[in-house]
Amino acid sequence: MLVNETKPFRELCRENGIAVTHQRQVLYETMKTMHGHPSPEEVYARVKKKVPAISLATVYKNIHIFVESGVFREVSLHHGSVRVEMNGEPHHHVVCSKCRKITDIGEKELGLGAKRSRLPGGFLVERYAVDVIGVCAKCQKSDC
Amino acid sequence: MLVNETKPFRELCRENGIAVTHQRQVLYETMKTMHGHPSPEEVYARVKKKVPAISLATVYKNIHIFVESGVFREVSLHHGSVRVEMNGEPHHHVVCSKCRKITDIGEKELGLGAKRSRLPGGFLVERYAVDVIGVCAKCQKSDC
DNA sequence: ATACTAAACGATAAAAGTTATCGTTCAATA
DNA sequence: TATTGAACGATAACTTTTATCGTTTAGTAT
Repeated sequence: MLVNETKPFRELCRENGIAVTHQRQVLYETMKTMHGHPSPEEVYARVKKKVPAISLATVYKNIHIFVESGVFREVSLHHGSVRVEMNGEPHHHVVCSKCRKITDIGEKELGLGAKRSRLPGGFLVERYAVDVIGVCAKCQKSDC
Repeated sequence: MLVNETKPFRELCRENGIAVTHQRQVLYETMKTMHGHPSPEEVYARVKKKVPAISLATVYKNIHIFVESGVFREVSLHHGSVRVEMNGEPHHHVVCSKCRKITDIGEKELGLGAKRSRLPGGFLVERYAVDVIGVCAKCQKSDC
């Protein structure tokens, strides 16, 4: 679940058992005004205008807390490091949101619907890459 | 060494205008035996068994060359750094394989087919995250 | 309101991943 | 076989992220 726009910040914090600090609140409100997929550095630069003494570490720590709390979502659950695909067959990925394990699922096995070859704006489609995100059997058991 | 074994790789190199070096060939053949989504470090560890003097830099450089040549594919075209999603609406991503720009596309606008709530193996699906990969209008023009 | 404690903070060192530099070696070609 | 640009190895540098640690602050219990 993503941000409930109407929910006050204090409530969000109480629900997630985190303290309402000045830095955290300004960070949250700053992030809500941003668009796209900003990096921690970009968020840091923006929030520094309002709280000049804030530390980059605080930005990182709070972004993680927000993501863990479900206040914000990560753009991608894939590895941060460069990874190469060894499976030559057309396939997609199954990603566990708990343990972050990524496994392959065949294009056919996934059975996705119709695809487009063009998108509005003149984007020429080469392929679709689907992540099926959820909880793997192991993590359902171990409640990790 | 046998001529037959080296022939396909030699062809691959000639097609892409790169030299057939011992390191490159062993790297390629090692990678072809691997599964999943190995990191450069993992590839390095494996190839070192056959060419102990190989450098990690060589592994990185050649992985890039292989990816550029289309010999191998990157698992994800997303940012290497942590990114947070500012769009609260259900949406997917349109990714240009040339300039790597990532833009949002609404769930509805993408119009994807039926989704599953369970996968074989007991995986519990939360959501689908789709990357529509291709070439953006700008890169089609500028031939970048 | 005050004191106490755990959480959060800022500064910064360290770690992890990747890229750049540079002198040496080697593959392609002529 | 000689030449030359590409590729190599070693390693420094850089980027991104995490860990450490002393200080400050929010939540709460008095």
